[in-house]
Amino acid sequence: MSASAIDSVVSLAKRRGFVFPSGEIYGGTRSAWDYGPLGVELKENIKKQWWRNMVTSRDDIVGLDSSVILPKQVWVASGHVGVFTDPLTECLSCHKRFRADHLEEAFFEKKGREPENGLLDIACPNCGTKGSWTEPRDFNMMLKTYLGPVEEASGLHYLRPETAQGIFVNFANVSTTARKKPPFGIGQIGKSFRNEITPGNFIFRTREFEQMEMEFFVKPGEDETWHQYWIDARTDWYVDLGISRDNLRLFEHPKEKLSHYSKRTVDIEYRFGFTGSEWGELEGIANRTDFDLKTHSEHSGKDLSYFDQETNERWVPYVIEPAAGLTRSLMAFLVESYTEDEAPNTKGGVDKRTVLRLDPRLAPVKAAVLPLSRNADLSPKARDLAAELRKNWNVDFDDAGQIGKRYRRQDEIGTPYCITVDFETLEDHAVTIRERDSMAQERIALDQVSAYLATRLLGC
RNA sequence: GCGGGUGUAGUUCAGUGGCAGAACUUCAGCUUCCCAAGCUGAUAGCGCGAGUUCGAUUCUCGUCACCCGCUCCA
Repeated sequence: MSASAIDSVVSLAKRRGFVFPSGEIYGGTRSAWDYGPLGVELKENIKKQWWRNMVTSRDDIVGLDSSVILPKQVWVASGHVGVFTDPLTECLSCHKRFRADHLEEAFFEKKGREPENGLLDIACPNCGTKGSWTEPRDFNMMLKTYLGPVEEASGLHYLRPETAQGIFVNFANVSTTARKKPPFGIGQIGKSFRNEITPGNFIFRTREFEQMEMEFFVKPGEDETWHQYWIDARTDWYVDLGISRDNLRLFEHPKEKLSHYSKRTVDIEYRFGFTGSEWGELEGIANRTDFDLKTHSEHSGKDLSYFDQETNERWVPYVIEPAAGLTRSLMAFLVESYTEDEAPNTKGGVDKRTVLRLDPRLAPVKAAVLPLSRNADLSPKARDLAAELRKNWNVDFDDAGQIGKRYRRQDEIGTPYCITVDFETLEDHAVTIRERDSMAQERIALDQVSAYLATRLLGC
């Protein structure tokens, strides 16, 4: 997997309508991307698979859709207002950036006294230039907005930097109404916002992004077992949907770098093939301990502990959190499935064939109906078939250009099946179904097409 | 945000201080057409703004976006 593989995928994404730069006709907005007709299908399919796997197929997990905007107090309690706000300063000489408070702490530890003139007394740890700093500026990772008719402090709200807090503040609501007790989980898919200093790598890091998160509440002491369970389960999910195990690896966060809420975090990384480090995080699986429920109990005054009827004990559940980046996995599925084959053509030569070998469950288009010619009333027949199949699946119809070209168009977007209506169809009432990866063809009776696809598109 | 690089059609690339070119794509038509690159035709571009100039896609400045680094993490 080279950097050019990503380039090819980016180019394909633009050319075929998966992803566009946001607001492109006005020059675009940094790090914002729009999902086109095929992109939105792929994205929805990933969500659907996640939701099935994590929520509806399990009796110990329920779903939630909480608000993007939450009261400021939530973010004070969660620690995000404090932890996500950094006073940053920049060395005017070498342009390295540092946290002003860290510089002052380091000075104190070294000299045993406060710097009298603040930053003026401090030399740049990188280049040694003394007192050459920009004015420290507060940099908060959270996006602010003001609710109400007037922009005033009382209307200050933050857009969520993670969907998790919406789950924690609803913990009591959900567990009583859904009548769930630990171990159980709450899953949620939704947008989050972070004012990243450096977004980039296509859709890998963006300021507006979509998460698929699940908070799994367990009895303290059982947390480590469940943590391992979810690390394995989540890895298997990617493999099941077509990611090669060789392109996945686990990354254990060093203890000293853990988030303020975490006891242990393990990332699932994918070999994207970025220049520099070729691995990138898809999902983080954190043991958040009882930090969140405790802090929300303290700040809100509402008891969020659980009373265990069996043992007559009251405890605050520990939380295991698999938090996945939806658009990151979308990019991973694209990179993983992108292949260039060589295929013989009718002229006796060899052509390049671009194929997205997406799992059918993820493919934006499940089948394409292609009349061999526009003549001879093939198109009406084909349109009827397409209309019938659309009751169950997203089906494309294409009668423009030569048949081989249309196959290639579908290969390029990962359509698993092409159904060709030809001149014989008018007599034998059968069509040719051509499979994407093998290019094998089968003759199937018209009234059997739906059943044929149904057995092959299970779970789509 | 800072430093470096880049910016010409949907894509990949030419080119010029004086009317902007190609290939592929897309669209329409032709071709009983089962694995693209046959035929005819059409659509479509100098990222944006200002300056210099008789005239700027070209030179200068600014700005925006993308890529690489610092960073961060889903």
